Amino acid sequence: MLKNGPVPRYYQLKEIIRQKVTGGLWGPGESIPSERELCEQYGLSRMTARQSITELVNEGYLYREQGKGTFVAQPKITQQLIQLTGFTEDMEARAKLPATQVLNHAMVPADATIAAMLRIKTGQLLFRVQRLRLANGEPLAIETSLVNFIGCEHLMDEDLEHDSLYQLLEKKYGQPPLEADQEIEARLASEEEARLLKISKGDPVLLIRRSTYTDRNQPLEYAKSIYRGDKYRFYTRLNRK
Amino acid sequence: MLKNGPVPRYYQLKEIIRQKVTGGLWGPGESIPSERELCEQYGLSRMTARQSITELVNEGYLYREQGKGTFVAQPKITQQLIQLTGFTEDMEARAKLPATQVLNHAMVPADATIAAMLRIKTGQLLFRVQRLRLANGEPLAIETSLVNFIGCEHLMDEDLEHDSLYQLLEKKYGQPPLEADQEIEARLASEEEARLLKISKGDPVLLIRRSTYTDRNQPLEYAKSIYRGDKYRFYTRLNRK
DNA sequence: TACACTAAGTGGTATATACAACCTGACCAG
DNA sequence: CTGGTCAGGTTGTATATACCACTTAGTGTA
Repeated sequence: MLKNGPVPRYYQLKEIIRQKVTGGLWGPGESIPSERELCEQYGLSRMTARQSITELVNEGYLYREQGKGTFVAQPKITQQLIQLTGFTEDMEARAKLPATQVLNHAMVPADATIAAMLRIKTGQLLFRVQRLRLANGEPLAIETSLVNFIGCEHLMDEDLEHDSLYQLLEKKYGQPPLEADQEIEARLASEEEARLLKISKGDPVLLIRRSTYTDRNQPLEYAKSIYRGDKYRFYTRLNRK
Repeated sequence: MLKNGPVPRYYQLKEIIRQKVTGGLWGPGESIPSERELCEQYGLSRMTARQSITELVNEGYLYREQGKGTFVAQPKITQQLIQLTGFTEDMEARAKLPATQVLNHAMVPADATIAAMLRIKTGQLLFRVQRLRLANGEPLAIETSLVNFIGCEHLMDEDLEHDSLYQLLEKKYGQPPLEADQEIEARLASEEEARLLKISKGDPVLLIRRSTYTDRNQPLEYAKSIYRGDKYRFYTRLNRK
């Protein structure tokens, strides 16, 4: 049944349930086995099973009704799209083929605004990369990332046309992006933005500013992106209370 | 200390901690008392204290570091603004004075698209209201809400210029909006939108489509809003995994 | 028929306990 | 001075148990 090992038991059960839901074995609106049934079935205590379910409820896969049971939520478009991802993963979730052109990259000193965002001193050297992002061969976004961590200068040697920045940060540099705050605005494309995105000056674009944090609540990246308004939608989920 | 009563003890502790954090008594980066200290201090078990803390971590007020402790997160602009709120509450969180003009309201049959969104049959009667939303006296958004629940026709008699739709749904009709999915796009203002928002045709606007769900994962409202691009920013928080 | 009650099942809250994984600082041996 | 060990703190995982609040279906009574 469930293995003892490095993977916690509540996490194993969580993934089992998630698969039954996403795989369609348990359809929307159906009730899943009660917490007590799951305990018995997988041989764990109720509090452990509850932890699995609670996290899936928070992620929007399930919902509970006191006195009645736990049910599979209607699948939402947003399920995969509201997670913190880099462009590459975002496009994959949208079933588009991502590509990248690096416009420029450099180590640059932080100005006052950026320094405040990343909680560092003005003038500290950051890694900056500007990239044109394409989906299915079409330009979709211009992304400017500023990255700060001890050793970030090694990013200068990376091939950011073919490797995902977020993957590199997580796997190679031990700086996994875990959380982000975003601001989203509507703007009109400037002349240069229009040229790069192959649209007309004055066409609508989404301006997205993102502050990314790593596990210790440490600012890791500040990114400013311009997305084509006609080709990109941003998805989000909100909770009350 | 903590009272027995209708309010759960974990929730009482949660609010106590939240207040110490938002009130500045525990500053950003500082560690809060350890879970065991909190247990002793407030006379409850560790699992209960953990529940309080876990929820505050999920809401972005705290973060944990295994082996070290639990810490106060840097305050985020988004803290109040990423919750599901109606326009009224949203403006209050932004320290602006909200006002409303009802443009029209009616009971209308659902077309196929809306019916699918609200998971009802085509042709079923819905309450629709179009409102012009103002902040500090300036037009900020045009909002079209479609509401469906048993008895929604009574909304025709409400004063939606002065009462919050979400407050009414929650307090008077027992239909609290608990969750929402949103899509956000950049657009150009049409002639009529420009006229209502007192901007020029072709100015940038945010188009926000929102599906609101009540506790039982039941679709309650579908809303389409046009926000002035120069006066409104949308905030969100993303988590990885 | 209509209504009240009951019993069983569900998730919600709460306690007490134990050990693992991880971090830090103090101490000690080389 | 360097490096290793150890003790004691922290959060992370897990169990077993109990009772509460709520829903439903069935039962019984008026």
